[in-house]
Amino acid sequence: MLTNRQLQILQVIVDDFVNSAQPVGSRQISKKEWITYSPATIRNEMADLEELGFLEKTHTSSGRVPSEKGYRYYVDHLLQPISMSEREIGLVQSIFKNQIVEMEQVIRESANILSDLTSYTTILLGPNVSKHRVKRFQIVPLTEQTAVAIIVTDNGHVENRTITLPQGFIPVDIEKTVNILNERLVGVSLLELQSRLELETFEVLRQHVKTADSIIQSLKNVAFVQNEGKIYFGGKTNMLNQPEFHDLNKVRALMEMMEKESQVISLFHPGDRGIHIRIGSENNHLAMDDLSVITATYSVGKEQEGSIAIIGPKRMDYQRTVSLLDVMRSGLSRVFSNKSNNGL
Amino acid sequence: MLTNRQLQILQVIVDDFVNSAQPVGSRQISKKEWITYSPATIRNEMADLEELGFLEKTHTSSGRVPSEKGYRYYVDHLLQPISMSEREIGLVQSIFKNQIVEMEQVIRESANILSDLTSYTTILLGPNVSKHRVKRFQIVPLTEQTAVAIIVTDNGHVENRTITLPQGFIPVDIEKTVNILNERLVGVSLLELQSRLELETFEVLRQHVKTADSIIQSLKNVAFVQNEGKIYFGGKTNMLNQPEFHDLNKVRALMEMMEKESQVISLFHPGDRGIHIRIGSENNHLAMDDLSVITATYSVGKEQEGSIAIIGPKRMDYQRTVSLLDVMRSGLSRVFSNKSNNGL
DNA sequence: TGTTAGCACTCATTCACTTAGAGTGCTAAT
DNA sequence: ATTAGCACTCTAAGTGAATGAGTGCTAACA
Repeated sequence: MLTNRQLQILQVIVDDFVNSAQPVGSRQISKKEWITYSPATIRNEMADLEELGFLEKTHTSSGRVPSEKGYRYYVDHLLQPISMSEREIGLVQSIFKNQIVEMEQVIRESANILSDLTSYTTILLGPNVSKHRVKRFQIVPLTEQTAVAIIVTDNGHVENRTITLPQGFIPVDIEKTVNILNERLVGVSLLELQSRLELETFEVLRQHVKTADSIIQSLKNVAFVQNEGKIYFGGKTNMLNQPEFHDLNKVRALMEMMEKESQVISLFHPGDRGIHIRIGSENNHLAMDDLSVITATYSVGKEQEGSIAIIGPKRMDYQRTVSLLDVMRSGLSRVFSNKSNNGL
Repeated sequence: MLTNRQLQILQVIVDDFVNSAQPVGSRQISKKEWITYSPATIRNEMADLEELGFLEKTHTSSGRVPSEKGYRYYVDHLLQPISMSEREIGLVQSIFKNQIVEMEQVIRESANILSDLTSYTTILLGPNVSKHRVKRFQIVPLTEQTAVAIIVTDNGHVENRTITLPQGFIPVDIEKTVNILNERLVGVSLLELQSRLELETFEVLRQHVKTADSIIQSLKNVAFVQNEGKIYFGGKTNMLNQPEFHDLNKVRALMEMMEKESQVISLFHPGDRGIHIRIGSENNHLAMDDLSVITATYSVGKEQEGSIAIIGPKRMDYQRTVSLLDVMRSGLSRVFSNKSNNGL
C-alpha cells in the first residue's frame, strides 16, 4: 500500500536514524546520491508517512523519527539479509573450534562475543534443564543427619542439593535407596521426575527401606529443578553507551529488570522458534519500552533447546544483528547437536 | 591534637553531610542546639580544619565537606557503636531461624537483607572453597568418550566437570580409578588436591589402570577449582539512588567493576580479620574513588571463612553500617559454625 | 498532475546577563 | 577569646535574544 518512494524514504530514515540517533530531516534525505527528489517532495511524503503512523516528530519543527509501527514495517518488509565480514564470522566461529567443548563455557563465551560485536546486551539461556534425562543418582552422606543428593543428567549437567536424613537412616539404607532410584528412574526426564517419584518409586522405597517416608520430602525437593535453563549475560553495561540511556531512570529500570530472573525469562516466549523481533512496547514491559529484543533459539541434541536474546535500543541495527544472531544460532546448534551423541 | 571544639565540629559536619549530601555551612552548624558558638567562631575553626586537611570546599563560597582524611579521622576516633532497632536486629536474625540451613540460600538472603537495610550494595563471598575437604569422588560416564567427574566436599559443596575419556577406557577402569581416588584422597583439602594428585595418586593409577596417562590431564582440571568462594550480590542497583551517582560515567565504572570477578575480589584483603573500613582512594581502584567499602569476615567451621563487603558512597553512614555488619557477621559465624559439625 | 522553489513560522539550543541566596574571610568591636 | 558586621565570591535559577534546523503551505512550473 505504500508507494515505492515512500518505502525508499522510510528505509533511509530508519537507516539514518539507526546510525545517528538524531531525527532525520528532508534536506538530509535529499542529499543522499540515490535520492533524486527535492526536500519539498520528501516533506510531502513524510507528512503522508506520518499520517499513516510510520513516522513521528519529537516536536513541531524537528525531523522525523520512525514510530514503532515504522520499525515494525521496516523489519517485516525492508530487512535484507546482509553478509557479514570475514572477521566477524571468524570471531563467532572461533568459539566452536576448541575440541573440548564444555557447554557452559561455550555459552558464556558466546554471550561475550555477541555483546562485543553488537555493543548491545546479550542474554543466553542454557537448554531447558527439565528435558534433560537422568543418567545417575547419587547420595553422599556428610554427617549422621545430612547428605548431598546428586542427579547427573545425560547432558552432563549436575543437579545437587543438601538433604536432611531421617533418624536412624543407616548407610545400607542409602545404598538401597540409591539403587532403587537408579533402577527405576534412569532415562526419565527431569520434567517427569517428580510425578514418577511420587507415583511409583516412593511405594517401592517404602517396601524396602525403613523410615522411607521422611526422606521422601527431601527427594521431592531435589527433583524440583527450576524449569528454565541457566541465564548468562554478556555486555550488561553496554547499554550505558547508547545515547538513549543518558536518562538515569531508564538505566535503573533496565538494570533492575535484569536482576530479576523471572522478568528476564519473560523476554523469551516459549512458542518461538527461529528468530523473532520484538520492538519497544511489544515486549510488554515498562522498562523495555525504548528497547527492542531479538531472540533466537538453538537446539541441543534432538529435544532440547536454548535461547539467545539481544537487547538493544529501538533504533538498533536490526539487519546486522539478525545476521549475527543467525550465525551464532546455527553455530551453537551444530556444536551441541553433533556432540550431543557424545553426551555434551 | 585537635581541640575538643574542632572534634565536635568535624563530627557535626560529617554527620550532617552523611544525611544531606550537601556541603555544610557555619550557620547550619551553629543552629544545632548543642552547639553554643556563633557562626563566625565556627568559620574560624573550619578554616583551621581545612588547613589541617580534614575538610574541603567544593568552591570558594560553599560550605565544607569532609575530605578523605576527615572521614578517616572520623571513623578512627569518632565512631561510636550504636544500638540498632529491634526491628532491624529481628530482620537480620530471621534468616537464621530456618531450621534447614542451605548455606547458599542463607548467604544469598543475607546479601539481600543487608542491601535492603542499608540501601547500599552488598557483596558476600562464600567460604573459600579451597579449604573444603574432599568427601567423595565420583565419575559418571555419559558416553564412550565423555564422563562427568564429581567431587563432593565436607561442606556439601559439589564441584563437577565434564571430562574426556581416553580410548578404550572401560567401566572397570572407571571403577578402579574412583576407588583409588576415594581411598587416597578423602579428607584432603581442595587446595592440596592438585599436588597430592600429582605426587602420589597418579603413580598408583598408572600401575592399576591402562591408559591412565591420558586421564591424568582431565583429573588435574577437575582439581583446579577457583580459589575464592562464590560471589553473591545484593542491591546492585541501589547505588543508582545515591545522589553522587547522577554521573553516568561513575555508574558505568562501578557496574563494569562489579562485572569483573577479579576486581571484585580485590576489594577484599586476604589478611583482614574483623571489620575494616576503606575510604575512597584507599581502595586503590579508580572506580571506587568516591566510594567506601566496609568489609567483615565470618567463619565457617574451624578453618574456613567468608567475607562480606558493603559498598556505599564515601559519605555513607559508617556508624550504622558497621553495627549492622557486625550483627550479620556474628550471626553467620554462629549459624555456619554450629552446623558445620553437621557438615553444613 | 506531479514536482519544486520560496517563504513564513515553530521550536530547541545556546549564550549572555541578571538576580537571589548561601556562604566565606576579614576586621573591628565586645 | 568571641562575635557582629560587611564586602566579596560563587552557584543556581531565570530571562531574553540570536541562531539554525526543520516544517507546512502556497504558488509556480514542466
